[in-house]
Amino acid sequence: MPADAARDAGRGCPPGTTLSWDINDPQMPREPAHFDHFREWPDGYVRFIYSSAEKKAQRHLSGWAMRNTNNHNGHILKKSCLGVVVCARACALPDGSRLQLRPAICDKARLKQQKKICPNCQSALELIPCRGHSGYPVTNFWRLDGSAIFFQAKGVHDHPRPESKSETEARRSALKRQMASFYQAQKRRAREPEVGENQESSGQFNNTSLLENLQLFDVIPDTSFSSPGQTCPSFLNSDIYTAPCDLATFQGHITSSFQKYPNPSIYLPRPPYSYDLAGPGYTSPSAYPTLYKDSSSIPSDTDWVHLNALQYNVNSYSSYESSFDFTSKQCGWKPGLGKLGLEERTEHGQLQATTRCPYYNPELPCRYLVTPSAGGPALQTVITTTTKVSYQAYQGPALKHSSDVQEDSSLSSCSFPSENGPVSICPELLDPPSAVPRAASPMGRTSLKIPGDFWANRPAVAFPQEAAPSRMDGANPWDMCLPGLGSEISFSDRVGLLFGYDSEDF
DNA sequence: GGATGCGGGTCGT
DNA sequence: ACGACCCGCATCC
Ligand SMILES: [Zn+2]
Ligand SMILES: [Zn+2]
Repeated sequence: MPADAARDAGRGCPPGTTLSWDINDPQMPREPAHFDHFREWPDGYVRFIYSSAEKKAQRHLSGWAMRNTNNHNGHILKKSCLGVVVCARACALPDGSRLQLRPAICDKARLKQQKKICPNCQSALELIPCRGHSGYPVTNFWRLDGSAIFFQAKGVHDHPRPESKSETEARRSALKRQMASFYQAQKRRAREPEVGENQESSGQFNNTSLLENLQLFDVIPDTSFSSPGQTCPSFLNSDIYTAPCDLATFQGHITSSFQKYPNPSIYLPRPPYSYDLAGPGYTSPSAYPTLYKDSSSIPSDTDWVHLNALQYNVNSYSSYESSFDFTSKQCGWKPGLGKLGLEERTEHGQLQATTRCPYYNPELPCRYLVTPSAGGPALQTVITTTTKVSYQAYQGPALKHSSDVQEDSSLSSCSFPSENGPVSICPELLDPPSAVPRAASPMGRTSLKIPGDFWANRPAVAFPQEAAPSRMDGANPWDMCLPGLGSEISFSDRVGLLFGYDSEDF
C-alpha cells in the first residue's frame, strides 16, 4: 500500500516507526528502532510503540475513559471510549471551567454516576458519548509483542477530555478519607455531647459543612432520590432545581470552597463548551475570574503521580499534552511565557475562540451549549448545523503554531513533541471515518474534528477536596470559604441524614 | 466498589 | 466475516 509509505513520508517520520504497521498485522515490526514515550491522551488515528517495560502501557492506561470491549481476539486488547460526563446545564464552575467527569468504566457504576447531580449547580449530569470514529466510540487497541507494546487508536474524540484517571482516583480516595474522619467525628461527638456544645458554630459546623459538600458532590443521588422524613425534604426531593434557600446557601458554600483552591488551571479561562454558539446564557470568557495567573502553581509534574490531590486541577495542565493541538494555539498559548503567556491566552481566548470554532466539530456546540434558561436543565437546544470544514483548510494555522504543551514538560520546556506529536497530525486523519458515509453514521453526531484538545485544555473538574485528611476539627480547607455560616448550623443535622441515604440501587 | 480482562453470545451490515 | 455491544465471571486494589 502506498498509503503507509506516503503517510510516513508525509509526516517526515522514519518509515516503520509509525504507520508501517497495523495492529492487525500477522507479524509486527521486529525490534522497533525506538519506543515512544507514553501518551496519556492519544487522539486521532495514531499508533505508538511502547516499551514493554512501560507500566502505563502494560496497564493499558489512558486519560480517556476507555472500557474493555470484546473483539474476540485474545492477542489484541480492544477498548472503546465512553466519552465524558458533564453538567447537563453546562454550568461554569467558579474558575470558569466546566465539569468534566470521568465516566465510570463499570456499566453499573456508570448508571449510578449518571443519577448524581452536578456539584456546582445541582442540575443533572449528562454522559456525552464518544462518537469520534465513524459515529462510534473511538477505539484503542493494545498488543503485546515481545519487548514492545503496540498501541493503535482509531477515531478522534469529539468530546472534552474527562478527568484523568489519576484525578478521579485522587478525588475518590480523598473523599473516602474525609468520610472516614467525618464518621469518627460524629462518633466522638455522640460520645461527648456536652463538650463543645457551645462552640458549635465554630469547629463543628465546619466539619459538617464540609461533609455536606462531599455528600453533594459524590453521594447525593439524582432526582430519584427520596428520603423519608428528612430534615430537608425540599432539597432531597425531586426539586433539586427549585430547592429553596437551603440549597441556595448550600451552593454558596460550595462555590466558595471552589474558589478557595489555588487554581492551577491557569490555562484556560475559556469556555470549553458553548464555545461555538454564544447564545443567551453563554458565559463570556472575559467574564471569568482571573485568578489563573499564578504561574507558580503550574505543576511541573506530569501525570499519574500526584495523588496528593490537594487541588483538583493540578492535572489539567499535565493532561494538556497533545500534539498539534489546534486548541492550544487557538488560545494564544505559549509555553515558557510564564505569566505573560497566561495573560495573553486569557485575553485572546474569546477572540480566537470565535475565529476557530468553525473548524471544530460544528455539531458539538449544540450539545454543550449552555442552556439559556437558568431555571433548569430543561431544554437543550439542538441545532443541527453541519458546517463541514476540511482539515486541509485549517492546516496553515496549525502548522504555524510551534509551541505546544506536553504532558510531561514544564511550562518552560518544550523540548520534544507532545502526545501525538507531529506524528499524529498527518493526513491519515481522514482515514476510515471520512470514508464512511456520514449519513450512515449510527448517531447523528458525526463530524470531522481535528485531533487535539479543543476540549481538553481546560481546567479540569473541580471538586472540593481536603487539604489534609486529618483535620476535621477546626481548620478545614473550607474555613475560609464559609463566611457567615454561623446561621446555618442547622445543616449539621442533615448531614447525618444524607449519609444514611447514600443513594444506592433499588 | 469499581477498574480491568476475558470471552460467550447477539445483532446488523 | 466484521464490528459494536450486552452480560456474567474472575481478579486485583
Ligand atoms: Zn452544573
Ligand atoms: Zn472519546
